[in-house]
Amino acid sequence: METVTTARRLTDEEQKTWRAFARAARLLFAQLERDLSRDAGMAPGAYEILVILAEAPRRAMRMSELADATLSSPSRITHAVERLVELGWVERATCPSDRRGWLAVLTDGGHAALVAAAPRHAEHIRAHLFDGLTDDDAAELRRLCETILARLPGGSSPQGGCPAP
Amino acid sequence: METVTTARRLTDEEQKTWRAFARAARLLFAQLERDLSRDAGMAPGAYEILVILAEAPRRAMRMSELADATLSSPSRITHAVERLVELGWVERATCPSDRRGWLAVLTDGGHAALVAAAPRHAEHIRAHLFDGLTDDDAAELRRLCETILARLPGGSSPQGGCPAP
DNA sequence: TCCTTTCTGTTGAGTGTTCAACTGTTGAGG
DNA sequence: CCTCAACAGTTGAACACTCAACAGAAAGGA
Repeated sequence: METVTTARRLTDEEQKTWRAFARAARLLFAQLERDLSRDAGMAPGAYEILVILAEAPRRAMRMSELADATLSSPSRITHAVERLVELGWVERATCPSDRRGWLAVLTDGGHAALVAAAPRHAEHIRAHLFDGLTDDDAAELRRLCETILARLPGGSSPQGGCPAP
Repeated sequence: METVTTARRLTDEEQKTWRAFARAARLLFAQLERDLSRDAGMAPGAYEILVILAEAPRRAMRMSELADATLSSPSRITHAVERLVELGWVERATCPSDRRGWLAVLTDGGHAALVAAAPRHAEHIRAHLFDGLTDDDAAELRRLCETILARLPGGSSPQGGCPAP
């Protein structure tokens, strides 16, 4: 079992690239979560769910779609939506076409909370990410991230799902 | 309070760039954590701590240094090291120069676990990240991430700390 | 020396996520 | 129809992280 014939360690360059990527992403996420918590009192992950619901057709989405869109497990979505329901930001509705399913629906209050939080959040993303990059840098970053996504399981863009019935 | 005079929403381009970056990073981290859990039975975050200890001078590091290096809170490090101690991968030692401090020391067993896990982990990073990028892409990715890091609080590289006394 | 402030790290409660087991529903095959 | 595998979602316990409160040690005066 110790045949390491094909074991390719990372080169120094790769090592540094990987660590810079991991560190930048984690610091950026942590900073934005702190900002959201401080400015809007939002628990981690809540903002993302609200955004996705706000962009959905009738501000409604099935639990499983929501799980896919937020890259999280069904269980996490169940618990997270439960907390949002308690805040009055989301309601639940039965799914008309499938009695197994449930819809999470953004309430007016939830929409208001999102609208209130969005401008500062955008400012923070600018301040921490885009203000340090030229337009060409940002375009290049997008290209690289989409290249990475293309090879990752589950990396296709959210709307690349089932064809309409 | 609704004076939105300076509120700059993200452009569509920025929106897509940010989402691609966030999605790529989160998918990549999640995938690598799953790989580590499956291949080496390691809890999330354990690998990182072992690597940092292995690279430290006498395989030892103070709790606060470890917290800084792993971008985590003192509390998290206390709990995480406690778990590693229970696994026999880390030992604790008193700090000779400061009686408040504690050292976390990588054991031989911990080093062996790291060495056993490292090749596959490297393969996974290659498979999920570098195999889809050209050398120029990787260099560009590194440059962009280091640019982002430079503007982020705490973004300086780990060894950029206090001058030796 | 004594007092105060700051630093280092721990503790435990509260919160969020994961994992495996579970309920009820659907849809395909016989 | 009936059966049964796959699906959609929930549940609760185990686990991990966060946050505020805390204890001990160091550092800097008065």
